[in-house]
Amino acid sequence: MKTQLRQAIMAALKDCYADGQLTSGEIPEDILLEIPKNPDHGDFATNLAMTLAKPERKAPRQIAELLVARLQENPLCDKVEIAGPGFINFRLSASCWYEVLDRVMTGGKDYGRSTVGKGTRIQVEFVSANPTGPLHIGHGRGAVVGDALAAVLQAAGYDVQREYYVNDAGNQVTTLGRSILLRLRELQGEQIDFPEDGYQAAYVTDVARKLRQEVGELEGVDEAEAIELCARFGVAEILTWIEADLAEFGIRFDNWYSEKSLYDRQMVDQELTKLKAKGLSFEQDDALWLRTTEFGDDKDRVLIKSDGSYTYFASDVAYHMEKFDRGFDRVIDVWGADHHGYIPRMKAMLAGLGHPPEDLEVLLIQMVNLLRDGVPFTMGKRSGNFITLREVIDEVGRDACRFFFLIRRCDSQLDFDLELAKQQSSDNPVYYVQYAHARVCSINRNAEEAGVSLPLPGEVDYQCLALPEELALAKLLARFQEVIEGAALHYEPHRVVFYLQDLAAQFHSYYNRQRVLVDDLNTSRARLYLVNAVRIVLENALTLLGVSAPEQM
RNA sequence: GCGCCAGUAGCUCAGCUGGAUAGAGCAACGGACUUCUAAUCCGUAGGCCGAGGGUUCGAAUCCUUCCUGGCGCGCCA
Repeated sequence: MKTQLRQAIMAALKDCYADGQLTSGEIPEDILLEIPKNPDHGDFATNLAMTLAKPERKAPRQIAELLVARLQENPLCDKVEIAGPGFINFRLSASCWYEVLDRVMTGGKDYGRSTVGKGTRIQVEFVSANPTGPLHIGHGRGAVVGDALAAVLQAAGYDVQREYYVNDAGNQVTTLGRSILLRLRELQGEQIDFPEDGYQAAYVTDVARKLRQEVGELEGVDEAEAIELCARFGVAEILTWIEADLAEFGIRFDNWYSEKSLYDRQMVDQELTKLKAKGLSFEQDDALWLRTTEFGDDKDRVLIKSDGSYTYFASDVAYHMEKFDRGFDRVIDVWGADHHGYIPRMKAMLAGLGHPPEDLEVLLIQMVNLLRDGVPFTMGKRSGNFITLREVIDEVGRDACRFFFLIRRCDSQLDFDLELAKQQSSDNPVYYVQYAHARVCSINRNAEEAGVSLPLPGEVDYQCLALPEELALAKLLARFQEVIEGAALHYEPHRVVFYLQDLAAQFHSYYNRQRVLVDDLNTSRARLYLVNAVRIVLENALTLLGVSAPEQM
């Protein structure tokens, strides 16, 4: 719809140049077409005449008049007017909007999909929580945002892979192994003085118990070897929990990528060698440093510590280079906002190794403040006082939980009150949207009973859909694809949420004002067609967000 | 001290690439169920868009200084 109009405007502009009415020859790359807030200003408005005023040295309204004279004839347009300082307002003919309904009905589940992504290969890496404990609520937001973003990108025509980076190398894994081993000995009756810096939480004992059953007592095994064994067992076990929790949340990854495998394949050393060859690394104080300051970082960063072990950053260098080697055109990392200080060194590393830093996009997810009855509580994995994601899903429900995490722009903080989320279940916005869907389904059941059949595209008597609110609904449905594209281009899945709430609101309003099934059969069928188009878009949007579209509530 | 994010109605937040009279939900107040599901709808009220300066036809949006809150600033991950 918008692109058709844009083409028409472009043609009119070129005609003006061809006739010598306009002389600058200025062709804008993109003609801004926006939907005015005030419906009196028509369906679309452009500021083209104003932007041309300067190069043309003519008054905006004068330019607008030339364009309008040519556009008025266009069958697409019902009315074209000049307004205010030089806006051109377009009112499209009603038939344009009715065609939208046909597109929705014939498109079905595919309606709203777009090809703007042009098959660009893009990887979304998210969650990537350390496999040293179950997922907690803080991971939930990143999980949902990453998943919805990936879905939105797919719908917009990108070739998307969802990946989880498993940090199965490094200190935290050794700590896990030691913690499990100590709990194991405890189970065997030993008196253990459990260290402060171990993982305190009860699940460690659960893992130890399972290990004892499946592997045995580890008597006579060398200490270091025992820790390693416990660590491997623990990581594998905890990963199954994580995977199950994510599955419960409706999230599936295409790939689980092991950090340890980078070391096993010498990938880290290879990348470090490349950096050295480029003269980007140097030795100082017995450590190996990357000269990230050369690419805008505050200070240089350590790759290999003076004790010979690698930093997390070192494996991240290898990991991210390998992502591009795998053929991704663009890579998105979804991180907690507390890691933002890490971005400059990552971009610096990419620049150093010859990649445009823009190919890596880091999406920062702001903190979730977890409350219960308005009282915040702090979480620490080590203190053992944390609420798992699983508990929250069980308590609040998957749909409400996902919707809640998506309802805000991800760069603003989110207060999540468990009691409130439960209590609110009756006026939680997710139910509002789902209810709209269920209502259409209910109408469908009644229609079937009354023998009113859903028209096929082309059989609809559009004369029966002349009410302003009916036209308004069609216009809103027409915007869906654009919403998806915007959400994908800007990495903002919350846009889909706001659109859904809009659509549900307009539907509920219509439902209360007008009966769908009335005495006149043609009207009933036409309205049935309209509300089912709404239903399809509601379902498609909910599906993108991973929220169910119930037929009954 | 430096950096990142935020500051919009009483509360929680939208506001697309700078556009015309800044929006929604909750809370408050007043209405609508013999009618396809009232988990809904309709109406009223509510604003120095944190503050100052700048850019231009036009700023909540861009630049700059300052204020407030959160988070970072390790040879931790």
